[in-house]
Amino acid sequence: MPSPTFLALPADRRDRLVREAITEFSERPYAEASLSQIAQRAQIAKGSIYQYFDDKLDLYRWLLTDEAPRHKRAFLGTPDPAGDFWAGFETMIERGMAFLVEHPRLARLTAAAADPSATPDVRGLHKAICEAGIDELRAQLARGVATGAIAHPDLDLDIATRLVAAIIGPGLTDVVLQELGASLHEVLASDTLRKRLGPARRRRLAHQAVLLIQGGLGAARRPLRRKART
Amino acid sequence: MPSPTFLALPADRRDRLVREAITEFSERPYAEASLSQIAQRAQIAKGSIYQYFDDKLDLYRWLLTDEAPRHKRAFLGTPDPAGDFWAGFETMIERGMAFLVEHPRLARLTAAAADPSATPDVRGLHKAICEAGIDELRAQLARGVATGAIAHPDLDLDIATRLVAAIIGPGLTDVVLQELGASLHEVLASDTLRKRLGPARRRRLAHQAVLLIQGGLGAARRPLRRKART
Amino acid sequence: MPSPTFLALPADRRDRLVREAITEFSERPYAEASLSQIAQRAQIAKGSIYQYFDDKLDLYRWLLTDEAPRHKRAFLGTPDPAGDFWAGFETMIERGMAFLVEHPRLARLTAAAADPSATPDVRGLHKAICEAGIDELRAQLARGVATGAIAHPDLDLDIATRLVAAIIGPGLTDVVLQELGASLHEVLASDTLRKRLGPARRRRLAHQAVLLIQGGLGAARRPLRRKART
Amino acid sequence: MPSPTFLALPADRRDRLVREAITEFSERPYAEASLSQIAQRAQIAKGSIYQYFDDKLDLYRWLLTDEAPRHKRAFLGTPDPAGDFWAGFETMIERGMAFLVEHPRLARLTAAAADPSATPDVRGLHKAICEAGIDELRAQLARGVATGAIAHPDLDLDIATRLVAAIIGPGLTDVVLQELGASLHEVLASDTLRKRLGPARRRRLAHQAVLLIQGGLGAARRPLRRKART
DNA sequence: TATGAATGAGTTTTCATTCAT
DNA sequence: AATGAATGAAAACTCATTCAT
Repeated sequence: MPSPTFLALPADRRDRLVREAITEFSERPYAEASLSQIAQRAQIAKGSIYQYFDDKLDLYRWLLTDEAPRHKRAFLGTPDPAGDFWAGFETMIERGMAFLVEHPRLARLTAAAADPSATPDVRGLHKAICEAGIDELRAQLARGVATGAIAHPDLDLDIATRLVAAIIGPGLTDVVLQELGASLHEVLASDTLRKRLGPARRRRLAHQAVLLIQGGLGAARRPLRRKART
Repeated sequence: MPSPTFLALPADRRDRLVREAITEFSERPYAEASLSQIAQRAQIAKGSIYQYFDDKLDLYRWLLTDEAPRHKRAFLGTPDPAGDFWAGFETMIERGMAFLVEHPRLARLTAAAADPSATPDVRGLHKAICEAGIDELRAQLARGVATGAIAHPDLDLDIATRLVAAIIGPGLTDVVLQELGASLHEVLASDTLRKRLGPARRRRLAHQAVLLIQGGLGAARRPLRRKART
Repeated sequence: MPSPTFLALPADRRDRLVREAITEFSERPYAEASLSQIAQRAQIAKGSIYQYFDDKLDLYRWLLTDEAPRHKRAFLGTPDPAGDFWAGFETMIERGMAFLVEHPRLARLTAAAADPSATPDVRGLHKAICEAGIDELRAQLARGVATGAIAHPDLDLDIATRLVAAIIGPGLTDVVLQELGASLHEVLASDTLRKRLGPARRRRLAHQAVLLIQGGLGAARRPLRRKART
Repeated sequence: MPSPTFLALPADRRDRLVREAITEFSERPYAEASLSQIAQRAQIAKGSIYQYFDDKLDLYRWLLTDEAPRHKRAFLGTPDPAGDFWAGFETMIERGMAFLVEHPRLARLTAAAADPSATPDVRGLHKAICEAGIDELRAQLARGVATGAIAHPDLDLDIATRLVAAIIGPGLTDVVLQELGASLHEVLASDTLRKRLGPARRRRLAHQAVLLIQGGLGAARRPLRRKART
C-alpha cells in the first residue's frame, strides 16, 4: 500500500513513476524487473520510491491490485445486466480483447498474475487476483443460470466457472497472439500491430469463444445471431 | 544438451541432481532459480554442473524438453486410437490430472512453460513447448472431426484447439488445485494431499470438462453417459 | 569514463581507490588483476566501484588514459621548444627516468601498455596509447630535422621514430632497472631503492642514450660536451 | 622441466601437445591461457599434461626456455664470426625479422617475455630469458669493439647493449608490425600477411636499424654499401 | 601410464535496500 | 520530503589441479 506521501504526489511526478513501473514490470519477470531502471526512467530518486512504497513487492502489488484493475474497469465499462445474457457475455469478451490490444502493458501485467511460478510472496498476490476474477465470473454465470440462459443438466457451477475462465483468459489471449503472429513482448514493442486486430476481427473471435462456451453450458443452440448462420 | 559425462553418471548422483534441479525450477521462476542452490542441495560441486550442461538455460531446457516429457509420456501411456473418440478424450484428461497429482513437481515444471513473462531465451523455449502441445491437440481434434465425433457447423479448428487447450491446461489445473484447496506449491510440499484427488474424483472432473468441450464442439449430446450417472 | 559520482568523491575515498587500483594493475597483468582485491584493500564496497566505473576495463582505461598521463605531464613539465634540440631531448629523457624512479607504479602502469599479449579489448587500449606516444615523438624528431639538429641522408622518419622510441622506452627502462639491480616489481616494493638513481646518475644515462641516438640520426658529433667529459 | 615420460613420448603425441600449447600461449596472456583448451585441441587428457609437467607454469617455462629457443636457433643458423662485423649484424637482424614473419607464434611467445607485468613466477622466467639474450648481444658487440668495427670514445658497453637490444627487439618488432599494418594478433591469424614483408623489404628495414646503431656506436660512416648511398 | 570427472576457490557483476545529507 | 551514494549478499560461471580407475 502506497504511503500518503505518494497519494498526495503532484500528478506529473506520480504518473511518471506509475508509467515507468508498469512498463518495467510488464517487460520482465518480477525477479528481473529493476527498481533502479524504474527510478532512472521516471527521473525519480531511488530513495523516493522507498518513501512511497515499502519495497519492490509493495509497488508491484499496488500496480496489480489497484492501478491495473482501475484502468481495466474504466476501459470495460459496466455491463448492462438487463440485456440478453449471451450478447452481454460476448461483448464482455470482445472488450477484454480490446483491452489487450489497446493497453498491452497493463494487460501483460495482469496476465502475469497467471504465472504459476513466482516466489511465495508474489504467488500469494497472484492467487488473490485470480480468485477475485473467478468470483466475478461465477456471479455472472450464476445470473445466466438464473435467467435460464444457461441450462445444462449436469452443471457444476464452480468447475464450469474455472474452465470458462481458462477459455476467456489464457485461451483467448493465446488465440489473439496467434492472430497477431507474435509474442506478447513483440506486441508491446510495436503499436502498429494493434491495427491488425480491429473490432470486426475481435468480434469474430469473441463469437467463436461464446460458441464453444454456450454449447458446453447447454444453452439453446439457435439464438446465435449476428454474423453467424443467419 | 547434456554432455556424455552427464548421461553416463552413476544413477544415484544423476538422480540427486535431476531431482533437485526439478525441485528448484518448479518452485521458482527461471530467473530466480539458483544453480548454487541446486548444487548445494544435490551435494554436487557447482563446477560439476557446468561439466554436464553448458549453462543454466541448457539445464533448464533439458529438463523441460527431455526429462519432463519422457516421464509424462511414460506415465500417460499411448492412447488407443481405435476406441470411441470422446471416451479416449476423457481418459486423456483424467491421465493428465493423475500426472499432476502424482508428479506435481514435473507437472509444475511443464506448467511454467505457460509463463508469459520470462527473458527472451526462456520465452523462446516456452513457446516451442506450447506450440508442440497445441499441434498434438489439434491433430487429435482433427481426428474427431474426421470420425464425425466433432461436428460443429462454424468450427474454426485452430481457434477451437487453442481454447480447448486452455480448458484442459490452465483450466483443469486450476480446478484440481481448487479441489485440493491448495496452491501448487503447497501440493509440492505435502504428499498426503495426493490422496484427496483419487481416481473417482478425477474421473468426475474429467467428465465435466469433456461435457463442456463436447457441447461446445457440437457433438451429439446424448452419448454422455458412461461412468457418469447411471 | 568515471561517473560524476566518482569525480565528486571525497578526496580521501577517491585517493584510496585510485591508489589501490594503480597498485593492483601495476603488479599484475590486466587479466589477473582483481577488482575484489582493489575493493578490499581500498576498504570500499565492491558494488561502489561499479557505481564509479562501468566495469573492470573502464576503470583500467581511465587509469591508463587519464590518471597516469595527468600525473606524468605534471611531473615532466613543458619542454622549452626554443632551446637547443639535443639538450632538450636529453632533459626529456632524464625526466622520463626520474618519473620512473619517483612514480614507479604509474610508470609501470604505462609500461604495461607495451604488453603484446592481452585480450582484444585491452590490446586496442594499449595500441592507442602507444601510437599517441609515437606520434608525439615523431613530431619532436621532425622539429629536430627542421632545425637541422637531425641530418641523416637516408633517414626514414617513421622507422627512426619507432626505433628511437624503443631506445627511450623499453631500452632505458631496462637500463635503469639494471642500474637498480632489481626488477620493476622489487622497485615497487622498496622506496629506498630510489636513492640509488639520483639526478647525476640519471643525467649520465640520459647522455649515453642521446649519444647513441644522436650518432644514429646523423647529428654533428662535437657539441656533445655538456656535463660529459669535462 | 618435463618428466622423462614426456621426453619419451611418441613424436606425434608430443608434437600435438607442443603445437597446441604454443598456439594457446601465443594467443592469450598467460593468465588467460587455458590448459583445458590445450588438452582438448591436442586430443590429450588433461590429466596427462600433469604427468608431463608439474603445472601450467612448468609447461610455459619449458616452451619459453627450451622449445622456442631451439627452433629459433635452428632458424637463425650460426653467424660467421669471420666476416665483416656490420654485415653480419645486419644479417642477424634480417634473420630475426624473418623469424617473426615465418614463425609468428613462436616469435610472439618470445616477445611475451618482454611483458613487464605478469605474476612473480612468470616474471622471473621472463627476466632470465631477457638476460640470456642481453648476454649474447653483449658478447657480439664486444667482438665488434675488439675488431674496431665499434669505436665510440664514450661507450659504456653494458648500457649500449641494452639500448641496442631495445632497438632490435621491441623497436624492430614495432616497425615490422607497422609495416604490416597490423597487430601481432592479426599476423597470427592470417598467413597471407607474410608475403607483405619479403626478404627485400626486410633487408631494407634491417639496414635502417644498423644505420642508426652504427652511427650511435661510432663506427666509420662510409662502409655502408648495398642499396644505401651508392 | 593415461584418463577425465570432480572439485571449489575465485572472478566479475547486479541490485534491493539503507541512511546521512 | 527528496536524494542518491554506499553497501554487501548472491548469482553465473571458469579453470587449475587432484585422484580414483
